[in-house]
Amino acid sequence: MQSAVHSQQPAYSERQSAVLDSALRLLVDGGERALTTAGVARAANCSKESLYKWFGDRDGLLSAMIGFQASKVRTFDDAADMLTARGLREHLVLFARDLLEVLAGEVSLALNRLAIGQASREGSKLGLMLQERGRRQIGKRAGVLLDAGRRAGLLSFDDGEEAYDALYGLIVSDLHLRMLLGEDSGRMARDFGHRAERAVAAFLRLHGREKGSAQP
Amino acid sequence: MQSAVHSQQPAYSERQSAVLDSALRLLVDGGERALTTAGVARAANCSKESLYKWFGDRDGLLSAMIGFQASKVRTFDDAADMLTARGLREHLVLFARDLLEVLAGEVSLALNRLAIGQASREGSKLGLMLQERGRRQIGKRAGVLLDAGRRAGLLSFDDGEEAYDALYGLIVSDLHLRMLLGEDSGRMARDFGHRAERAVAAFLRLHGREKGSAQP
DNA sequence: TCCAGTCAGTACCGTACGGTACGGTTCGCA
DNA sequence: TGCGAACCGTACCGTACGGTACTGACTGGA
Repeated sequence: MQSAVHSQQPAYSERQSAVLDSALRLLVDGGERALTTAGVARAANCSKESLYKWFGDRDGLLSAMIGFQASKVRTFDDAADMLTARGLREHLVLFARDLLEVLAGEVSLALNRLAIGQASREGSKLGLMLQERGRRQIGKRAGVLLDAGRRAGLLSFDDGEEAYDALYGLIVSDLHLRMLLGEDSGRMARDFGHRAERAVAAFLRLHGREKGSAQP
Repeated sequence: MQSAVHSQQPAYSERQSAVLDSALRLLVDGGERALTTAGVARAANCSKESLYKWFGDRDGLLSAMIGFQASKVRTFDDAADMLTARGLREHLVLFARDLLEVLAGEVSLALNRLAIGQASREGSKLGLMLQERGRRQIGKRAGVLLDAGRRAGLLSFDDGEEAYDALYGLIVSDLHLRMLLGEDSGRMARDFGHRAERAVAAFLRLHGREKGSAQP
């Protein structure tokens, strides 16, 4: 538990990244029970002693895995130079699909399960970390999108946070939790396109100012 | 794993219910790691042998805990004899507050964490069970409410499932996940009233037919 | 009064995991 | 060539847990 939470730069060497990759693979395949120090060492062809030298602790390894994965799925801030209602709608749908696909990713699901399992334990920090790296990051992307839409006179809302909350809820609903509980994520992934369109249409009926923006 | 999933009746004796209560308390206080067979036996003043006789297995104990808790929080089907827009709105707000408070309950959170932790393991069944007993039950209550609203000409939607999905998303958004990740549920519980009102207002703007129903 | 069933309490066993220590090997560098 | 650092592989230790077996106490019925 010596790793700083505010470590902004990855600071992981090539070898350590490979180890973290192996660890993530192991976690995805077998859940937390399969993520033993001996198992990670064996899968990554390294020694347990090196694991403890690099990450200090098992919790340090878990934190490193979250930080590592978050640094890999960096959300790109897509262009905010659109002005038409159609452009905004398309960007929102794209955001919705990206969000759903990120949440349905097997690594994301495994890490969320891991953090939730550790949440009861005191000093979890993993949950906060996952939220800071995950939700806050992707929420920032949505924030600039919504703000740009409002500046362009296409959206109307008072509190950006509340508007994003509604957008997120319409897109995801309880789907994330159902996937975390074990429902087949691949089966419902085929519906993501339709779901994204539907959620964005509803959101625009709530906060859109353009009259024709609600109907496709 | 011999307990039938479709066990409709509780079928737990007084003594066993007390044991399950102790186990739930233990789970809430210390998380899954505290839920050892020896710990349950000690907390409930019973022997481990009795535990294995009654529940067969540790998984059997977990399943019994979920079933037991679900049987305790039976959702009441509130009256569907309202016709006015105001009545529907009030019932929806009541439903939203109940939903939020159930989800924020410490026992609910602990059981969800438990089921999610077991979800990676094959043959979890706990996640499916939790969903069947939880979401499906409370979803039924919302279903009759929405159908009654539509029959009264107050709501307009094609697919009841989609409408409920939107309602659920607007109410909960990612709040459930954040609580599962360890965010202080007590602190955000003070906002449930406001949140319920806001979500229902948005839902009525989406699916309400009465012109004045959107604004409080 | 005896008997059978139930249950609490406890001791026990096998296993698995986190963490540490040690020998042997490779690699960079002077 | 010699040296030291990093590291792999493995053996080891203490602990904790799931599950089983055994003993003694209590209870209700014949």
